[in-house]
Order: sequence, then structure tokens, then C-alpha cells
Amino acid sequence: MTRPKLIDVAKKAGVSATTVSRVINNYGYLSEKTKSKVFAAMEELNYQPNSLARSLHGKATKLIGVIFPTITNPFFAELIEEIEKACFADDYKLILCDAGYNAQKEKNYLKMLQANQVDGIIAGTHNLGIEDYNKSGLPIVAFDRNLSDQVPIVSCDNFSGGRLATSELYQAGCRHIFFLGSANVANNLHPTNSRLEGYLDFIDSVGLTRHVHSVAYSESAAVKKAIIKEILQKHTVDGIVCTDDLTALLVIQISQQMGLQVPQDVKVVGFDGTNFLQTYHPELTTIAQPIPEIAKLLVTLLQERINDPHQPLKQKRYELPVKVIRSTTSM
Amino acid sequence: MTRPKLIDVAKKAGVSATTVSRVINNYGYLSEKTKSKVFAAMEELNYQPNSLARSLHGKATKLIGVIFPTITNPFFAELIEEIEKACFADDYKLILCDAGYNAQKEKNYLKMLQANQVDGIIAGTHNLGIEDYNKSGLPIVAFDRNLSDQVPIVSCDNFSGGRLATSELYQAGCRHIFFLGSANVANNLHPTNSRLEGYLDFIDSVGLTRHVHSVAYSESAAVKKAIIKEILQKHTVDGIVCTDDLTALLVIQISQQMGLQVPQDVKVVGFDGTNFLQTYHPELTTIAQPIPEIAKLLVTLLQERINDPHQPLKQKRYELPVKVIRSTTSM
DNA sequence: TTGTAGGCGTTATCAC
DNA sequence: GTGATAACGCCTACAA
Repeated sequence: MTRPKLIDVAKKAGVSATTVSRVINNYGYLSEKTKSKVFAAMEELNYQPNSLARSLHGKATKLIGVIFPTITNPFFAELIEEIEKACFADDYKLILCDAGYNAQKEKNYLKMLQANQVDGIIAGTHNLGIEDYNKSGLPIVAFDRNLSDQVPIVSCDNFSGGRLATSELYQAGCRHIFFLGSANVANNLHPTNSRLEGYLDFIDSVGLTRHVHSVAYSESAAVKKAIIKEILQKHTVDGIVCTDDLTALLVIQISQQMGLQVPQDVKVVGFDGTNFLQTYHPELTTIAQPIPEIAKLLVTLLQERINDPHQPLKQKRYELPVKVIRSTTSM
Repeated sequence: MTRPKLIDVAKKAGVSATTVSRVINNYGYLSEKTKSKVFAAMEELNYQPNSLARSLHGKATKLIGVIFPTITNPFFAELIEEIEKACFADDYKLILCDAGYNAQKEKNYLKMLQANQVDGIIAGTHNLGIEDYNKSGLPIVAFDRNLSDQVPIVSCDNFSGGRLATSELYQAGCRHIFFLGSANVANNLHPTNSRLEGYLDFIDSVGLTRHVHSVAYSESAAVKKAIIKEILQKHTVDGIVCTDDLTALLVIQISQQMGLQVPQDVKVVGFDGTNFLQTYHPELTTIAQPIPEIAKLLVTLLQERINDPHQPLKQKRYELPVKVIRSTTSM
């Protein structure tokens, strides 16, 4: 029992293949009778048009590739889930490309996406250079990363976020405020570095001392814990700006293990503000990214690129506002 | 600058299309000279074979659909990520079908997957009935759900897990042990119900009183919190078996809000044991599912179905062992 | 309002 | 060893 094709439907409905195709695509003139006959036949055979054959004709595949480092981080999970919702509404299917922190894997995925004729790509990784993406020749939008002049970037307002986090701690009385997280000052390709800049800007503006401790985002939790422990042991710290919520959780965890009281001895601010963290860690003060808005914008921009790939970018960079989620427990 | 095709490579290499195809598929006799000429041309043009056209010819699409309720739950996220790894190793790409708890959405995704000629499906939802899946005519394997006689089920040993969780609490001295989570005794389609059976089995074996409180898995955290609060207020409780770790976190959260000490006043055991929870909540005792093994088995079984769709199932049900992850803090 | 014919990019079956 | 050529399932001028 092989999958039925257009011609089977046509035979069953007693019409030609063309007519069936017209019904499917709602194209040209058709009598109501014919339509219903065809629909009935399709129903009866549980017919699904072969999307491969349609796309071979230049029709869109309605497939888009989403390249992110992982889905096990609640932030990415929620972002991808929102992207999925926005896409589903427009009949786009997602090919999930979990690239890890692995350039080779990302490269392979890029090739596969090309081979599968995806209509476009949403990229949220930082493994590959511009060239590979340019070579693909596909419409692309990027989350939180600078790919090339032809690729629009969507991110939250990282600078304000970093500044805001620092100012929250300052206002809560902290005077020894540390910055902990991914910061690669040498690499201006990464908008996330603006979080550090926001921190520095505020620290300088109130005349405090800068304390920057950098840990790669991709680093294991075990390493992060060790770094946190070292910071807390060796320095006078009363506030920590973390560049993501999970790192903030680790800070709280380690502090407690060391007998430090949060927020009495040390206060913590996170970054991202996922639903997950708001639900399971309402005690954490954090800078929330507008995840659904980011997702919608990414999808909208990608659709524009898909519909008109050669139009110059109206805008290269989109920064969406962050907001503080305050809790009295971590601060 | 349109994407190059087979014929372009052929021209550039000075050979026929057939030869190029042979090189790509490593098929038939070919001189080394020809091969290298063709490879060079492919490289130069950054040629990617159009996978649509190949599949139209009967070749596998190397696409598989994964249907799960969400990726924002760390358990599903980690399971899907492990599935992705196993698939990537065999050149399979994943179409992510985030079906929520929505039968209609799942139905639509099923149709799309058919239309896209996926090679197979891994299903982990509980929205749709057997018929819809049978109609699809696609090779399917299911996670933790009974779909039909033709669909193999992989799950962890839920019964032992439920029993183990209960016995852990008992051994820690609890005598008023409650069961909290998804349990639909009327519906034996759901292997997860075995967790309840394991609980009941142990409770009966030691002569304690059964206390079963059922909350749908799909219920919001807010509702779950309200239910937990009610249980803790109205009953004498010294131990709670939760059917998933996130619910267990809520129990701890609510207990603390109510001034109850965990584990002195009430002890909690979770279920799932993701890396995420082990990292960010090492204090939680839980029954861990063997996520990587489940993922690998799902993919292996699916590949068998794909390669030989009509072979009767060697085995219908696969139950992988669980293990306790003990912590002294939640118990 | 409906049907015929050619083609999308690739593979496979023939010949040469 | 290599090259024509007919499919694969569908879409779309062009006819009728």
C-alpha cells in the first residue's frame, strides 16, 4: 500500500491530474461539483501532496533551519519554542540544528540545510565565520550575533540590561560589584559583550572599581562553580552581575555552600528571565529579555528576506527593550 | 546567482550529468581522474545536491519528525537533544514538532510530515488516537505511550521507579506518603501510569494508607502550586512522591513558603533526573530515567522500522532501568 | 471549465 | 569507464 499520488486522486474523482492540482492550489476556475468530488477523493485516500515534488518546481519548501547551540538551556528552549509558534502559524516547519559549540557540526548542518532547500535560516550560534554563511546563499537572520552586513541582527538591549543589573545592585547598597559571565571584549562581533559595557559604564559613572571575571558561556557548570568559589573566597564581594540566570543560580548555590547568606552577604542579579526561571526560581532578580517579541521579529524579518532576498536591509540591527524582574530574595 | 545544479558541475568538469551523479553516489566504475575533476568542480561551485530531487526518485529524505509536547521542559529538551545527537551521527535531520497539548496541532504536524516525506516519526505526545498515526502509514516509534500494535514503545521502568521512590521515603521514616502527579488510572494507554502502580504496590505491601492526588502533566505551574498548597494544608503529610522533578521543585518551594522544613517536616522525591536538575538542584532526590539510552534505542528502533517497515515487531515494549539519585537535602 | 504536454534536478537503466 | 534517456510526482503555460 504505497502512498497515493495526484493521479490516484484524479482517477478516483474521475478528472484529470491538472484539475486535482488546481483544486489543491486553489487556482483557476473550478466548478463546485468538481471541487467537492476531488476533496472527497483526497479525503478517502488520505492523500497528502508530495511537498518534494512541489518544491522541485520552485515552490517554497516552507522549511526553515534554526541553528542554536543547544535546547537544554531554558532560554534557548523558550526562544525556539516561540519561534516555532510563529512559524507554525505561517506553515513553516523547523529543522532543528543543535550545533553545540562545534564549528564542524554547524558547517555540516549548513550544508544539509542547503541540500534540503530550506527557505531560510535563523542562526543563534557563534561558531562559524561570516564566509560559511555567505556561501550558503540563503536568507538568514541572526539572534544576538553579528554575521555580516547582509544579515539582520535581533537582540535585546544588552547594554541597558548590563547597566540596569549593575544599578539594581548599587541601589540595594552594593559597593563591591562583580561582573561574571561571557565577555569577549576583543570580539565586537558578539552583541552580548554590550552587557559588559553596560556594567562598566555604570561602575565608572558612580566611581566604583571594576571587577570583571569572564567565563565562556559554553563552559561546564563544574568549571563555573569552581570559578565562582574562587571569586567568593578571594575577594570582597557584595554583589554579582551574572550574564545569565543559570550562572546566577550557581552563585546562589555556591554561596550557600560556603555559608554566605543571599541576599544579606552577597546579592545576585541574573539575565534572561525565562518563564522557567520565573516559575521555579521566583526568588531570583533578573534582567528579562522579551523572548516572544524577539522570536516574532526574527521570523518576520526572515520572511521579508525570503520574499525579497536581494532588497537591501532596511535596518541592520534591532534591539528590543529589557525589563527588570525584581525579587527581594536574591537582592 | 542561482544555486548550481548537477549539470553545471558536469559542464565545468567536462563530463556528463550521469558521471557526476555517479561520483556523488560513489556508484559504478570511475577513473580517479574523473573523480577528482568532478570533486574540484563541485568544490569550486559550492555545489550541494538538491535533496528534493534525489528523494523524488525514491531515495530517503533522511528527515525524521519528532513530536513532543514541548521543549521547555528540561526532560524533553534533554531527550530530544540526545535523539538529535543519535540522528546526526546517521545523517538524519530532525523536524521539530512542538505539539503542545493540542490534538489539532499534532494532527497538522502529522500531515506536514507526510507531505514532507519524512522517513519516520518519533512520537512522545498523548493527544491523538491510534487511527491518525495508522493513517499516516509512516514508520513510527513511541516514547512512553501506547500507540498501536505496530508501534514499539520505549520507556523507563516506570513501575519500579514509582515503587523505588516510595520505598526511599519509607526507609527515610515517612509513614504518610502522598502520590502527586499525572495518573490516569482509567487510561492504560499511558505507561506512565505504572508509576502510580508502583507507588500503590509498595504502599500496600507495607500496609500504609494510599494518598493519591492527580494533576495533569499539562497543568500550569500555578494550578499545581495551588493543589500542593491544599494538600499540605489539609493533610498530615511527611513524604511526597512526585511524578516529575519540576513538580517536586514546586513542592519544596511551597513548603518553604508555608514554613515547613524540607526534609525535616516533609520529604520529597522527584522523577526524571535530568542533567539540568542534577546541576542546578543537586539537593533533590529523584528517580533518574536513562535519557541517552532511551534516545539511542528510539533511534535504533526507528531505523529498523524504516529499513524494513513490514517486518513484524520483534518486541513491542522496551523498559529501560531507572536509578535513584540520592541527596540528603530533600529527604 | 477542463485537459495536454513539457519541465523542475536527480537517479537508474540501458547502450556504447 | 562513460553518456543518453526515461522516470520520480507535481505544476503551469497553452490548448481545447
